[in-house]
Amino acid sequence: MANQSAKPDARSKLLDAGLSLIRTKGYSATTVDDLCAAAGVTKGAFFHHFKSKDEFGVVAADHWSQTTGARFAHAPYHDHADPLDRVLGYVAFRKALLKGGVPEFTCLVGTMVQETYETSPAIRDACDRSISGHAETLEADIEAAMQDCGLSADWTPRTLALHIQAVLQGAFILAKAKGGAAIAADSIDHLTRYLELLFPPKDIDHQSKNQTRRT
Amino acid sequence: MANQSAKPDARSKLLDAGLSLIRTKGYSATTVDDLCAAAGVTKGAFFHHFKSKDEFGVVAADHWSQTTGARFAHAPYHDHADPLDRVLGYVAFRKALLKGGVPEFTCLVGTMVQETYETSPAIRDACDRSISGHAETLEADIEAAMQDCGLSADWTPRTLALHIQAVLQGAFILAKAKGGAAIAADSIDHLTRYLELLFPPKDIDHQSKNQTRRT
DNA sequence: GACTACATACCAACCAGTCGGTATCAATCG
DNA sequence: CGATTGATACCGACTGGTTGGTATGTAGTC
Repeated sequence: MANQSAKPDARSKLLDAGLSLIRTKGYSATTVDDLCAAAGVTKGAFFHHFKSKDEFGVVAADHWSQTTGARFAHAPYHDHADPLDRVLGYVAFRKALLKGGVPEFTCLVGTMVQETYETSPAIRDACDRSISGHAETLEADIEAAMQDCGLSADWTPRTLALHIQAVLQGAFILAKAKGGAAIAADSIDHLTRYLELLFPPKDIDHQSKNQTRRT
Repeated sequence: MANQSAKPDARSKLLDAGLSLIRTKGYSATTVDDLCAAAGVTKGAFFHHFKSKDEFGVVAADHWSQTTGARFAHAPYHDHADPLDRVLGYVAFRKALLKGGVPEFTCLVGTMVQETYETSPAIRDACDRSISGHAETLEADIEAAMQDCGLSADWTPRTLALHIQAVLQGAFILAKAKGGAAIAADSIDHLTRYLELLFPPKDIDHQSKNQTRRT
């Protein structure tokens, strides 16, 4: 089932080609022939592994969740002792990922859900699982940071975690519109500033508004 | 040239149909036949007014800029005397627009640029014009609010105006993934909170340090 | 010999775009 | 005044290439 690194089979070649093609051209504009050509396989292979293009979209979204999930699970921001530093480290990590061409750092499921949310419930659900599942990995740290700061807020860790995802998705749209990552980095800076303002510095007991920035 | 309310011609019927269809199904999945059927005209009329589907996309983006621009130009948030209140009023206005079905409150150009940024530079530029032009309408108020608060920041009014657009675009993606506006409203609330934290109450000669929120 | 993993050939529907034609109106001219 | 011209707006049948999907074949493996 799981394919070892040695010989990539048609299925995983198609999925990897899909991640790249769909992020570049969108889901609808990516044809099955495009996918097969990019993967170096034939149409017979495609419909052997996926019973329709829509099912491929669902599997591609799940594949995206797995590959990106693994990347974030091993990222260094988890090493910080302080939960707030882990959250800020996550955002800094996302900013550091803004390298290369726009199709290389943008999000598959954010792109795909825009086109399919009304026409393909299965793909929409898969994209929701991907975004929401990823956001959930931040909730525990956000909650711990709230407790550390003694915050009793009228918002929940869940909405802040999803807000962080919203800023990232919106930053990707700006990057696409402007043809570069610079404006996305600016927007992520604003997000970092929000988090720093939201969680007042705790370590110094009641010292006034000293603006020491973490990293 | 400009068409009066009495008899909508094929061109404007096609553009209005495009705003609705593209927001629902995306640009690539919206066919010329779809547009003609929704507008109640024939293909001959379409290619009489637009020399290609891509040109239609460009004109549709410009049409979107005009119709939404008019709506915001006359919105009540401009009436506030305080520039920060105008900015916060803008964001509150955007939140209040989250009514009806998802295709009705989401953004045409944000959807379209995701699919076309690599394949159609003309459409991408039109979408950029729309987003950036709209963001510019906020810059003067942001700059005035910065001066009122005596802020000397390491960010510019332009990046904050675009960050606001990024949050809105990202909120739309979340709404599409989750099938409802609720999560988008939560994200806009976080944006409002950021603005309130960013601009400290300036009340020295107006009022005491009252924490009343400007709606 | 059954099963998996592909490849090849093919199809009906659909796609953007074309083309010849018609309806309407305003300006021009005898 | 009526006839002619020309420009604009629109119609709808048509086309050639493309689309997602299928039917059938085959090489390797248990």
